[in-house]
Amino acid sequence: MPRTVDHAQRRAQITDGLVRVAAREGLHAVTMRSVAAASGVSLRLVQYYFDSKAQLMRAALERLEAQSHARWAARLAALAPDPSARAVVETCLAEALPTDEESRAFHVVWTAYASLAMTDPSLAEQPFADGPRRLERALTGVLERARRDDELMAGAEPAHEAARLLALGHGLGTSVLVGQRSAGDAADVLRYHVDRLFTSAVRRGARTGGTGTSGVPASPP
Amino acid sequence: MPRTVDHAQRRAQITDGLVRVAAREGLHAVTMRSVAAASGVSLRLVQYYFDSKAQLMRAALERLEAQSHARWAARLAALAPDPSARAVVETCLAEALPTDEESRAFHVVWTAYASLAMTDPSLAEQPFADGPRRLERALTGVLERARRDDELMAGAEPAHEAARLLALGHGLGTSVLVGQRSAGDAADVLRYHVDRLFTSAVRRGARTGGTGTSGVPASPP
DNA sequence: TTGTTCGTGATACGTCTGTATCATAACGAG
DNA sequence: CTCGTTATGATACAGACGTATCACGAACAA
Repeated sequence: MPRTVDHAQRRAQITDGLVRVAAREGLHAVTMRSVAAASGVSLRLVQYYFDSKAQLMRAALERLEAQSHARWAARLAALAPDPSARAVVETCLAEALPTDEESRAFHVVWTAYASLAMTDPSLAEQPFADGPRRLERALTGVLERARRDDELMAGAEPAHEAARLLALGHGLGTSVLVGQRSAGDAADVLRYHVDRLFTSAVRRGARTGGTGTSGVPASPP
Repeated sequence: MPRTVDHAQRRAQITDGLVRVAAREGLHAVTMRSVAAASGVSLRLVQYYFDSKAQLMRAALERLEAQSHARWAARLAALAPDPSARAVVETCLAEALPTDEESRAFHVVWTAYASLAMTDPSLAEQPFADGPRRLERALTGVLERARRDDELMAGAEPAHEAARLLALGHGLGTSVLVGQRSAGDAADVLRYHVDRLFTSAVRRGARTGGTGTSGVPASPP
């Protein structure tokens, strides 16, 4: 074989260019040429690594999902061993808010893809329906254990609470993206919500019981 | 003047065509030609009533907003005179969920516009930031009066609760749009939330006190 | 009736898009 | 060294897009 270049890296370089274009000018400004320019390669190269624009778009979405999952897993891993349910919940929701510019870029592009998926079922039923469903199930598990440990407010139902948390996180994130409120204000509302979900006892550093497994899947979809 | 046609009606006919196209194939499929075909007129007519595509897009967004406000006002007007705060809140949130096909179409297109607005500030800061802000203020007013009447759970802060309600409504609506959950499930979560916001007394048909004004603005933005 | 303006149609133009084609440089196997 | 596969560049092509232009019918004012 002749000189070999790391294909995966090249593909990542190009999809990252796509994300930059989409974050700055919107997903409608993503063309084979604009992506090539943004990633510093020629149009031909984009064609070489992605047979069609549809493939390129799908690859970029998959990369976004993988990156998001990586950030999320890293935050969970940075937690103290055997973390409290409240810590896990807050960690899961911390990624939902666009706090810095990089996070904002991610959410802008992700939202644009979600909007696309609403009229194009072929494009990613998995990331937008399956992904959140799995996350919601995982959160439900965490909350069920929290309830057994008496960390939850009376009358809280884990499944409904998980749905509420995720929907609230998404809704607040969107409100920040459109400029309705600041990320700080959104974080306040989120804290207000979590304060009313858990018993007001001081945050304990570790749970008192449990199976040892965190209940949150560690591998990407 | 020669034979006169109702310009406003023609413009409405065309923007409605745009919304149909956008709801079925996405906002990226909206072209001067596709809109013309969907509204049963010639390309030239679309150009005649809208000088540019940007104007057409803005007009369609304004019509969407006006229609949404009309539906919302109609629901409020259909309520019993001097309605309970809970009834007002539930009415405001009922529109947030895409329950039927028409509502789904509206939300799909609205979301696509919101996604556009994130990278194109010129397009509508008002509908996406100002509008929700005003709605949130109005809801806050309703909740403040409800608190005075002891209809709210202990410790509820009207401003935070209003933000929570709106964010939750939007988040749940989006989860329905992407197929993550059914509209019925979303309504269950919403009811779960409202049940925990108001005191669990049976819903009263009318408030006991108040100024007489509903606290909700009656005219469009 | 005549004329001027509004409303409508058909069609053309330049640009940008996704994709395809031709050509060639780099590099390892034989 | 030579050859064939891999990687990259320059350019071409057909279609769709937004917009502009030319042309004609329809209706009221004079």
